[in-house]
Amino acid sequence: MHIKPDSLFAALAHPLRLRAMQLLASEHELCVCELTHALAVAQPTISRHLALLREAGLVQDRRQGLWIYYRLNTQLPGWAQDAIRVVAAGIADDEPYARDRAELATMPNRPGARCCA
Amino acid sequence: MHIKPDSLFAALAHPLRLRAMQLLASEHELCVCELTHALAVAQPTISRHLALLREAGLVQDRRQGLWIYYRLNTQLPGWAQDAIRVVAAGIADDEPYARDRAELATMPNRPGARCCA
DNA sequence: ACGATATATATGTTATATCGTATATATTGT
DNA sequence: ACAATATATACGATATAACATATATATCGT
Repeated sequence: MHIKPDSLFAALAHPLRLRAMQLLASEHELCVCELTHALAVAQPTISRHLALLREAGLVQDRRQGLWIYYRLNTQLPGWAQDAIRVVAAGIADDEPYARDRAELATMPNRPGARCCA
Repeated sequence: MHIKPDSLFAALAHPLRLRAMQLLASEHELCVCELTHALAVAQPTISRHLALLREAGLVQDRRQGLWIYYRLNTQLPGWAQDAIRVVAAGIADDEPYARDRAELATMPNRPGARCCA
């Protein structure tokens, strides 16, 4: 898995994409509707940004029934994963990232794939 | 020193700016003419990108006579410095970053401020 | 086959970033 | 004060990214 560093940074440079990455870093796997709820954006908006993250190689997706689950791409080079983790840990308690996690926790009827991951 | 993470990433998202940051991570202090030589770009080009890095808070500058020296901003939050270092170490031997360091080493008449830093 | 749900993509528009070139500013030596 | 050097900024043109909205695709249950 090869990724150009400036492409990695470009993918992380958008506020909404960074918020999505922070949620994925804390939750390991989320479907689009969960991200839509937690980030309070229109579905096509998050879908387009997730597609960009996928094409940049930052996330992987898998379909399960109607839902498509996204997670951080485990095949990224070590330095890229380390950078993402370092930043995630460093800003986790800042806004809006902490609030996004709280919003996610309030979501009713989350599709539960977490039990068998 | 506060910096928005997405602003940090936006600053690093440009190939030329990332190359400049890599050089600064390896050399600690460089003047504009050294960066111009090592990166083989026009002077206004690198100057404009350095201004952007400065305004984003990633680098500091100081004037010494005719020369203006740039270095990584030591007042960045820890997670930001860590992320920069992690990436720098991870890609240091890749191209074009390794070649940029080699080009810098070939530059004649480098203004020597390094002796008293 | 049909309707419902979840997600993805296409389209037209607008804002932002970048570029090449020209010019301005600052400092030093004479 | 003037010339020379190093660096910064301004300007106009072009490319790229983002947005809102509309529409398409995929899967499941009946």
